[in-house]
Amino acid sequence: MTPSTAEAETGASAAPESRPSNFLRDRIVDDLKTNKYNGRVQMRFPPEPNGYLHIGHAKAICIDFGLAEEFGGKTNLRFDDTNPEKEDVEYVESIMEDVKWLGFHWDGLYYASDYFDRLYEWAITLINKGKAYVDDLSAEEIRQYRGTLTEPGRASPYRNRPVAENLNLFERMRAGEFPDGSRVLRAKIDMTSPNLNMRDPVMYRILHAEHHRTGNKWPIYPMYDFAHGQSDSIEKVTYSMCSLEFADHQPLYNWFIEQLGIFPSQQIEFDRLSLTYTIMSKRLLRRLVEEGRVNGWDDPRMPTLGGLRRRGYTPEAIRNFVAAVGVSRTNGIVDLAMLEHFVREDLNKRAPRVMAVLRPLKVVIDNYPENQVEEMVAQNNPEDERAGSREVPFSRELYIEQDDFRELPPPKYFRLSPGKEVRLRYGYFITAKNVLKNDKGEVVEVHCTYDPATRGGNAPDGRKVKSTIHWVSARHAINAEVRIYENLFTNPDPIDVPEGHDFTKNLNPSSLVAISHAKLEPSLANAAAGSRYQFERLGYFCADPDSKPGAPVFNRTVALKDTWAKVEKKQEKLTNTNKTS
RNA sequence: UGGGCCGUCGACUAAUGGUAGGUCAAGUGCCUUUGGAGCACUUUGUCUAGGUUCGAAUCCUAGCGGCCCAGCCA
Repeated sequence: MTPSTAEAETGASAAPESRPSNFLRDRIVDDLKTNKYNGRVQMRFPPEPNGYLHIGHAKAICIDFGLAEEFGGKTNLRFDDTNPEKEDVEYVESIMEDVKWLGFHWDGLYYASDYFDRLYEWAITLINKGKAYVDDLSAEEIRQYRGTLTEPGRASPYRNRPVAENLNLFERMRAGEFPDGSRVLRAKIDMTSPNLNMRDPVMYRILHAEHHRTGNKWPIYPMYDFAHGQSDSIEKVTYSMCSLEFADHQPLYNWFIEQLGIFPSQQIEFDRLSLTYTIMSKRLLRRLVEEGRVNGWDDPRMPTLGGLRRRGYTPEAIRNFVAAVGVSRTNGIVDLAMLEHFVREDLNKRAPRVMAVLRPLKVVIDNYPENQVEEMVAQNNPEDERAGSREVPFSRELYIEQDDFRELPPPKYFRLSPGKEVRLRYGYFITAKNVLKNDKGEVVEVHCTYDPATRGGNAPDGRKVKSTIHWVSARHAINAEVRIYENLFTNPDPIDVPEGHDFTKNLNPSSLVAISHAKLEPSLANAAAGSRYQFERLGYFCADPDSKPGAPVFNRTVALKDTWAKVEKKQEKLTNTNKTS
């Protein structure tokens, strides 16, 4: 390349549309330049239907489908269903639902089991080439013969069986003549390879198990390594992108394709997504469900797509998050705060605002007419004019948040306290006069006066208040259950535990706090399950499927950023250090 | 310990031999009928040591550190 061309290209890439690069995209761009696949981009997302998809899968989905979209390519959804003992249609259905929910559409829908016949023929091809043999060693013996990380493996005594005998035995394996575990078909590669995957890997095992799609047709099933690359090849997949731990399998992936002389799909590995305070292992997630630590796979505390959906996450938030995280080959851990940022960002733009009081404290406005009710006009979304407005009933007795009143206000506390004036959002300015307490000395009622001239929240004389608080009219309030979620784990790395413990030691005992008597404004009485709102000043909330007409249940998706909480914490720290010093 | 992969602000990620930039987090200020949102600004970084080069985060060598591999799981 001449310097002048380089300059010209730099100029072109400085165009406004340029997006951050990554090594996967670069690879495709390079291949497009050299016309390696005639301009074709064919991707695939290949989940095993043995569990529910989680946010880690969302990254893979966004990469596979996203890259195809970007380059005008196609993406197949292919179920990697080669292990009937762990798989089920229940999972294939939920996986399809989740992929669609994320907003992606597959071009072809396939199953590795579609290819069982062809795979079987290819196994015979390799036997005929002298590249595969039937091994009678037990699983334990195979393990011993394989050697270790530092010692080479040894040849099985059955390694040099004649082709005819291998053919005969393999056909009888297929016919179901032998019991599970009695024999396997192995590739004949190199028992001394430093890559253990190349030490005569197993291609087929005997499994008299019913498969969710092929029923009892097959008593033998191909291993991942003998199915994945060939499935890619059959579908003419150009880029088979998978996670880093498969890098050691790439030589084997290529070996089968070369031996068979079939379409050369290429595997490229990228890093998995890890999140702080979160586990992504299907095995561990399953334990949480089975041990009743959470309420099912779609518990709003779960990192499953079903859980995030129920929690109130939007597909857009997840996709924006995944895009922001990027892709590389490093093993990093993304801060959960980043995920939360993207759901706040999305919901801020689209969620209607509404007033709800989680921990109610009664306020009585002494100078407000006893039976008067006014409909106050409230904006549905200050971020979006088109969202319009609604009316919220206002009356003499209201609920405000317990946190919004302090009898003895700490420094910098701007909310209601005796003698202080605040604005009730879209209501009036009120001033606290005195309080009623229970036997325990807790404030149970605050008596205030209001300024009738401040209707709607504007003071004609231009005077300012330092705080605006939300409220709900006591007479009109809807009772609701609100479920407040915190991180499921108390440790950023949940599997980091002292000797003798497991990850359940890090479970957060207060990851779910159900508030049974929250008070909502009346417009929320029949909120549809899945509808998302911002409860003003509190956070984003999503109606749960447990909701009944007139008795809604809400999940807190994420809290709003809370500047006061930070100030308060800092002050506590200050007073504590003053005390100790 | 053999092999593979990888080390850039606290976190994630760009810079493709030529100005170390973006997002999150943190902090400051402005603004605000949400202590929200928004706006502006600030702090912090190329694992170490050599080498190649006019010039190195980038290339080379060595060291250090992390992750993955010994399923008839995927």
